[in-house]
Parts: sequence; C-alpha cells; structure tokens
Amino acid sequence: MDFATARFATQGYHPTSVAEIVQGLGVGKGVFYWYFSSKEGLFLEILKEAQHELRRAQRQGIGDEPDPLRRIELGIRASMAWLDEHRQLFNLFQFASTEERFAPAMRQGQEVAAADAVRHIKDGIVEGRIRDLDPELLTNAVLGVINQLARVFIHERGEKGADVADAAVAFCLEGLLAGPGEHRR
Amino acid sequence: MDFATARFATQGYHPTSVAEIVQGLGVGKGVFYWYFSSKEGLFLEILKEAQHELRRAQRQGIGDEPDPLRRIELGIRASMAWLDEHRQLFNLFQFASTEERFAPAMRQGQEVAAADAVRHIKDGIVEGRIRDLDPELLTNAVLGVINQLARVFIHERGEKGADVADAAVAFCLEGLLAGPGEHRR
DNA sequence: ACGGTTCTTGACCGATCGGTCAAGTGCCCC
DNA sequence: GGGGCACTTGACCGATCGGTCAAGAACCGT
Repeated sequence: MDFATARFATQGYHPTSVAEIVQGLGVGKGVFYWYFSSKEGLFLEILKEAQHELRRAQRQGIGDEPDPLRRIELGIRASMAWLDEHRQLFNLFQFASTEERFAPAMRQGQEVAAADAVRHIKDGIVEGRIRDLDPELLTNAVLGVINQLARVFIHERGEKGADVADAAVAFCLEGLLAGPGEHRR
Repeated sequence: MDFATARFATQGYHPTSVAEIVQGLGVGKGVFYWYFSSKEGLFLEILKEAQHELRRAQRQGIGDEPDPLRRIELGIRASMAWLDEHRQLFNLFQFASTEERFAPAMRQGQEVAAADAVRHIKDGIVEGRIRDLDPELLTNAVLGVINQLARVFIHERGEKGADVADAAVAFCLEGLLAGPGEHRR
C-alpha cells in the first residue's frame, strides 16, 4: 500500500494503473483484488488512513497544553512536521478534492480536523485573546497558510519543516503588520 | 473551450473524454484535433489563459494605488472576486498542480503572479510597515489564505466573495491576535 | 496423506480511451 | 463553374484500462 501511495503521489491517480502497481510489487493481479475491492477502494483507504494519521499527529503534538494559543501553535507545528514527512500524501489530498468521487471523503476528513482547531480558536476568543471573527473562517485561514507554505517551501523547495513552521506561526498570530504590535505580548 | 473547461472542472481531467467534449458541442472529433494539438494541449491552453486572466484581474483591481499595504489589500480582493466568478477554474488549478505534466506550467504561472505580490511586500518592509520576514514566505502565506478561504467559503458554501475578502484582508494584515494592536492603525 | 480453505497467478475480457484519416462539404477566387 | 483551400465528419485503430476467473499453490487441521 505504501508502494501504491508513492505511485499515486508521483504520477497521479489515473495515470497509475493497477497493472503497474502489482508489477512493481512483483505479485499477480488477483492478489490485488483479493485485498482491495477496487482501485478506487484502495485509494479511499489510503486517504482515510492518511487523514487519520495526520489528525493523530496533531493531537499528539498538542498534548495537554492548556493555553489555547499555544495549542494552536503546537497544532501548526505538528501539521507542518507531518506534512514534511509524508510529503507524498500531500499531492493525494490535493488531487482527491478535485475529483467528485473523492471530494466528499476529503471534505469530511478536513471538517473533522478543522473542528478541533475551531474549538481552540473559540476558547481564545472568549478569553479575549483572539479577534472576534468567525472561528471557522479563522481556522481555515490558518489551514490555508499551512497548506501553501508546506507545498511551496517544503514540497517544492525542500526547506526545513521547523523553520517554515516558525514563520507560519508568526504570520498566523500577528499577521503581516509591523509596528507597536510587534512587542505587545 | 468554455464547455470543455466546465466538464474538466466538474468531472476531472481524466474522466472527461474527448468524445464527450465534441459530442456535447455537437461537432465531430476531427474539428477538435483541427484546433487543438491534443487533449493535453487543450488543457494547457485553458490553464494558461486562466492564469493570464487572473493576473490581469489582479492588476486591474490594484490600479495605481501607491500605498503598498493598500495594494496588497486590493490584490486580495481582486483575487477573491475573480475566484468567485470562475470558480470552475479553481478545481482545474488544483488538479493541474498534482499531475507531473501540468505542475511545471502551474508553478511557473504561480511564481509570476507571486512575484507581483512580493514586490509590494518588500516595499512595505522597507517602509517599516510590514514585519521583517522573508517576503516570499509572507506572500505565499497570503496566497494560502486566499486559496483556502475561496475554496471553503465561496466554492463549497457559496458565500459572498466580498465578505470573505474582508475577513481575509483582516487576517492577513493583523493575524489572529486581539489586543492593543486592534486599534493601532 | 488428504480434503478444504486461503491465497496467488496471469491470460483474458469488454469497454473505452486518445488520436487518425479517407471522404466529403461548403466557400471563395479566378 | 470549376479548381483549390479551409474546415468538418465519424468510422476506425491500436493501446490500455479496470476487473474477472479458471487453474493451481501453499498451508492447514485431522
């Protein structure tokens, strides 16, 4: 299944044939359809497992930190680190949301993961430490930052995940502006 | 070509066959290959044209505004408005960056578009109004916010582009944090 | 050692794909 | 009106796809 994941990630889902997968594994085609219902089924399983792992990594990275802002920061760092390893899965996620059959599964997984972050943001808002905007919107803004930075700087340019995570945290918390806010913590 | 774009966007590139396109247009298959070199060629043309249009919309939205921060804001709004119309093209962009044959074209277009934004950010930094971080990184963070918010709130939930743009601007400029910075402009 | 279940093979199938091409069809210019 | 060019058609092609299945191989409890 790791092999199939790698092929899907580097070539794309459609251009990767079942024949190619089983040949790369050195097995017959029958064994594939013995363990998986179909090519689509395999892909969905890969997706589901990956989403589950990512969420687990996030939870583990956050631990039992009580401060909501720190929780968000730790979540960003954990996500970035996970996307650093497993960069192959990045493409899969992105492709899956473009095809109608896979998009629902992707959306569902994303919403579950986002729900965690939304809670932290809400906590931050009631504490008065996060601006009073729609929490879901803020959450997605943060997710967008993570995704884009991971893709461009880690995936395309191969930079260190931790450095990118530092910048992502700084941007998400304080935005672009310099000024008095720079030292307001 | 608009018809092909719509099919590609709703069904995906691979599941849309040339036969389906020409049938939907009510023409023979020959006329397709008279005007386009191949299915891939058509797709690349669609991509290139769309990127060009988006960039044009950004430039037009910014106009001759001199203030770099305002330029960034106007760029965000213009992008969001363009992604609001043309939401079909969103999927295409996302898919194109997942397949190895299309990714280079996508990256190139993205980099050109990003280069504009990088200039404004650099201007803001030398004026001391934007925090002194890597301009390319800040640019990509902003792009990530735009993409994610456009996809989730405009594309999936059908919300008004202008409202989402307001929030995107607020987040990009000032980040998540509340506090004294809230009124520092 | 043997019947039975689990697992594996790869030739094979119908469907469908992107792309070709001989055979027109209309149109314009001389 | 006729020769030539721009354009259009759809049957057709080889390739390849996802998926099936008859035929075993390997391993079991007995």
